[in-house]
Amino acid sequence: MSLEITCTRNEADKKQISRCKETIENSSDSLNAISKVLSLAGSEVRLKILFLLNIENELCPCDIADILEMSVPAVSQHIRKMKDAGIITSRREGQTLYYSLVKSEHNVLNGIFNSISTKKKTA
Amino acid sequence: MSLEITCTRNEADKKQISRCKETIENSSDSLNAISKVLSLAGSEVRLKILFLLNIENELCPCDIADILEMSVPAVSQHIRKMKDAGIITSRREGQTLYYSLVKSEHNVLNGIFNSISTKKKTA
DNA sequence: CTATTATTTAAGTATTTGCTTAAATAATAT
DNA sequence: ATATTATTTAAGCAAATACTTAAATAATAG
Repeated sequence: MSLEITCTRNEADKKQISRCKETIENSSDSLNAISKVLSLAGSEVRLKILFLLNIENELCPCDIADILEMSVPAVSQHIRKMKDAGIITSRREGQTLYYSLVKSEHNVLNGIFNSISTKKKTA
Repeated sequence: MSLEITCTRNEADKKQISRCKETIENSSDSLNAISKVLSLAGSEVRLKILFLLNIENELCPCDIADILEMSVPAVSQHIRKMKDAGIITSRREGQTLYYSLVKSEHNVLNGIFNSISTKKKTA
């Protein structure tokens, strides 16, 4: 952990560096929270789950496993991470648990869903 | 890899499952590309770098290391990943390499930057 | 109660990730 | 040429991740 001065070039703009440090500091909570959400959505499997929940409103782990052609425990473990992070929630109906997105206006996920494009059918 | 039928409940909606599979298939390229960008932005360090580049236009690895108080090689390795993915680019000026964002209208990063909020100074 | 179904949890493991330190490039200055 | 500076690259390693299979919960049905 060497925190000596690393950059000693003449062009180094001390004011810019202080300003940037302050900017990062001021947005620190937001950066931390958003990076957590992005790291969840940054898994292709989880992005697919979130994308599906956005379209279908709610789905059970069992259906998701069928759709994504993967094992139920694998799906369940992805779901748990997203539930722990508070971006999805569940509703029980008998033995079945239905998961859905926790909606929020200022949610970074909304922008992500908007940028997912559908390929036109080529057949 | 057991791909037998996992969900046998009565309520299972076969049509919904087929429709979802098709949706995923149609957006497959987009989901893959976006999850790659999100997995890069999903690291707090890299999100900070991207956030800084968005504000400052361009920065060198050395400055970034100073701002984020981490080693130059660590920063350089994060930068390489983002450069390999095509979300940042570089310009050389003497010994110094300046990195900047590769801008694009339909970029998922734009939405992310907009959702990063600045905390008001409390002092 | 026992059996079945939906789901979660736990344990094990292979892969990936993110740093570290040291060495290699690249550009400039002397 | 040698020295200095900016940066990258490589090797090593600890921690995190994402599956697997098996076992544990939870709810319903008989």
